[in-house]
Amino acid sequence: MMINPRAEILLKLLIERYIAEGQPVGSRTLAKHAGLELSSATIRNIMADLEELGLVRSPHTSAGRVPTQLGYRLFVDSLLTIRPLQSEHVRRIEGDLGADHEPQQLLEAASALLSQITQLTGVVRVPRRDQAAFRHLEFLTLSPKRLLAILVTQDGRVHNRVLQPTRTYSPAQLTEAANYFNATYSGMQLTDVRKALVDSLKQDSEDMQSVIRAVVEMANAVVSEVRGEDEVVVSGESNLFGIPEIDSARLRQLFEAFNTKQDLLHLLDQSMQAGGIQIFIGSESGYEPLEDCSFVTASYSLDGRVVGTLGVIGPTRMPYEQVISIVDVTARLLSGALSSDGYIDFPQPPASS
Amino acid sequence: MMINPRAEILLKLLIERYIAEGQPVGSRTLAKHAGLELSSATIRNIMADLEELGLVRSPHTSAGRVPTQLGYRLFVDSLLTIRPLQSEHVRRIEGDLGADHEPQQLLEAASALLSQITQLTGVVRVPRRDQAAFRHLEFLTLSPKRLLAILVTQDGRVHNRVLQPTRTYSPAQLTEAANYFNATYSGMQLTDVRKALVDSLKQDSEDMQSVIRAVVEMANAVVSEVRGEDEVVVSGESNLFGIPEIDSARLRQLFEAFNTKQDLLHLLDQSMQAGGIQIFIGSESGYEPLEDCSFVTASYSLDGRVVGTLGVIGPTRMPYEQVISIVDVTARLLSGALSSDGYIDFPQPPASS
DNA sequence: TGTTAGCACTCAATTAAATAGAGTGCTAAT
DNA sequence: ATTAGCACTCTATTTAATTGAGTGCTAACA
Repeated sequence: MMINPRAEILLKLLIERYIAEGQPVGSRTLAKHAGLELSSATIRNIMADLEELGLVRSPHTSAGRVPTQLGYRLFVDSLLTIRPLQSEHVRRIEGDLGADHEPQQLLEAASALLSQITQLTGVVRVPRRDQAAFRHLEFLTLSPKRLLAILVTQDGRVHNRVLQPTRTYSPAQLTEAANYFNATYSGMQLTDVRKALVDSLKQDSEDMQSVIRAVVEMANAVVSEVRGEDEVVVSGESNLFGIPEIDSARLRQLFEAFNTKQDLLHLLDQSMQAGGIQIFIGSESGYEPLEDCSFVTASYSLDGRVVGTLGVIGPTRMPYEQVISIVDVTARLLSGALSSDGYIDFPQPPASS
Repeated sequence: MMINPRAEILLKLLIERYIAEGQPVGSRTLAKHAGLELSSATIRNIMADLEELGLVRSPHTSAGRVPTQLGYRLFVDSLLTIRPLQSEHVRRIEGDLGADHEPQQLLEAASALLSQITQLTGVVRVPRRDQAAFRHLEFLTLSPKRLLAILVTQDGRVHNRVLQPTRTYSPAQLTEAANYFNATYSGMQLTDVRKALVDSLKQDSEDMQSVIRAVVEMANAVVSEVRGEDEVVVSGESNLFGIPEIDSARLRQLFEAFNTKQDLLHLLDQSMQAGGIQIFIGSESGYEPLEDCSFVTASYSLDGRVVGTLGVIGPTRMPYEQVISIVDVTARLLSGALSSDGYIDFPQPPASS
C-alpha cells in the first residue's frame, strides 16, 4: 500500500484524532491541525483519494471521515509512533509481577494489570499443560476406592486428579511406582511422556507385571487429562460496558465468548506460534464477536521458550500506541517473573525435537 | 397484611400476568380473566385499594398496574401456587448431578443447571473451607526452598499450597510430621484444627522441638489459608442481557458484583444460616446492583449438615413458581450427590460444640 | 352499601414537520 | 496543483399533532 507522504500525515492525524474523540473528522479540522499549509478543499480531495483506496469512509454524506479496518491496519503497521510506557505504569507492573508468587497468581496478576491499565479487557493464556515438562508424580490414597494423583510440572504448577482404580494398591507399591516415574521421565515434555507411556503399554503388554501396567495406565490418565483447569484468565470484562461502538448485542456475544473461551483460546494459540506482538483488527480475527474489536497480543516465555500469550481486547478504536506498549511490557515482565522466580531449580530438559 | 379474598385473586392474577407479559395490566384485562363476574370499574376500585396498600402502582396515570416490591413479597409468601418441576427437567438434573463426579465438578454442574433451566444466572456457594473437616495432610518437597502442602478435606476436595519454609526438612521428617497430624486431627473441623494449632504453639512454645514447632507453623499456614480458590461459581451471566427491566448500567453493576463476588458471598452466607428456601426481592437484599433483581436461594447439605447455598439471580419479574422449584430440586439433588458419592468413607467427626 | 355504566381526562408513544449545523462534492478561478 | 465558494445532503434536535390505552370520578342502580 503506497500513498504519498502528505496523505500519510493526514491519515495518521485523522486516525489519532478519531481514536481520541470518537467522532468523524472533517476536512477543516484536519486542515487546522495538520501543520501543512493546505486548505480544507485540498484536504477533501485527498480524503476522496483515501476513500477510494478504502482507508477511510464517511458514515454519511455530510459527516467527516472515519478509518476503515484497512486504515487501522496501515496505521498500526507503518504510521504508528509507539510511545514508551509511562514509568508509573512500569513500576506498577514490576511491583505486581514481583517474584515470590506462584505461577497461577502471576498469570492472574498479569491479566488484572492488563485490564486495569488499559481500562479494557485483559486476557492471559495459561501455559499448555501438555507442553510443560514433567517434574514429579505422587499418589495419595484417599480411600480404598479413590486415589489422588498429584502432578507437578517444571513450571511449578500443581495438578490434581482423583482416580478410581479397579484394584487397590499398597502405599509401598504406589511409592515405588511413583519413584520409577519420577526417575524415568523427569524433565520430559508431557506430550512426550504420554507417547512414551502409550508405547510402553503397547510393547510390553504381556511381559509387564500387572501392577506396573495398571500404574502406567493410571499415570497415562493423569498426564493426558484435558478437563477443567482454566486455560485462559480473563479480567475486566465489565470495562467493555459503555463503549459506544460496542452495542449491547455485541457485548453479549463477547461475554459469551469469554465464557466459552474456545475461540479465544484458538486465537491466542494462533498468535503464540507467530510470536512477538500480534494485532487482530476487526474481522481479521475471523470471529464474529470480535467484529468491532481489536485484539493486541504478545507471547510470553519461560526461560526463553514461548509458553503462552496474553493480550488486550477492546474496541477497534483503541489507543494502540499505549496498548501495544502495555501488552509488550507486561509480556516481558511476566516472562521474567516466571523464569526467575525460583521454581526451576532442576536442569532444563533438552528441547524436544 | 390482610386483604379480602377477592382482592387476593385479582392481585395474584395481576402479578402472574405481569410476569408473563411484562406489560402493566389494566382493569379490563383483569375483568376478563379473573373469572369473577365483575366490571372493570369495580376492578378499578379494588386496584385503587391495592395501590393504597402499596401492593401495586401505576407507572403513569393511564397505564395499568404493576406489582411493587411489597406486592411481589405478598405474592411469593402466600399467593403463589408452586408448580412441581417438569419431570423432563428433573431427569436432566438427576443426570447431570449423577454420582462419580468430584465435588468441584458437581458444584459447577449445579450452577450450570440452574442457569440453563431458568435461563437466568446460576450461583453456587462452594462449601467453606474452614468448616470442612480435616482428613489428610501431606508434604511434598518441590525444591530445597519450596514445599508443597496438600490438604484433603472430608468432603473430598483437595487444596494445594506452596510453602517457603525457612529451613529444609528431610522427607522422613515431613512424613513423620504429616502422620502425626493425620492421626491427631482427623475428622476435626478445620477451624478447630486451627485453634488447636494456635494453642499448641502458645502453650508448648519452649519445650517443643524446633522441628515439630516449625511444622506446626507450616500446617497452620496451610489450614488457615484464605486466598484463591473460588468461593462461588457463577454461570449464565450473559442470560441477563436483553432483559428490559435490567438496563445497561445495572447490568454492568451486576457483572462487577459477579466478579468481585464479595457481596454475593455475603448474601449467600446470610441465607445459609437461615436454611431452606429464601427469596430476596429487589432492594431486600440490601445491595444496589440487585435493586431490580430477585435472588432465590436454597441451602444444600452434606450428610445432613448444611454446607453451602445455591440460587438463581434474575429480574424481579421472574417466574417464581418455576424458579423456586428448580432451585429447590437442584439443592436437594446436589445434597444427595455430594453425600452419596463415596468420598466419605471414614466415620463422621463429632459435631463441634 | 356494593356495583356498574359512562364520560372526561391524562399521559406515553408515535408520527410529521421544521430547523439548524456540519461537512461534503464540485466548479471555476488562481 | 491549489483554493474559494456555493449548492447540496444528511443527521440531529426540537416542536407539534395524533392516537390509544386506561384511569378516576360521578351518578344511577340493585
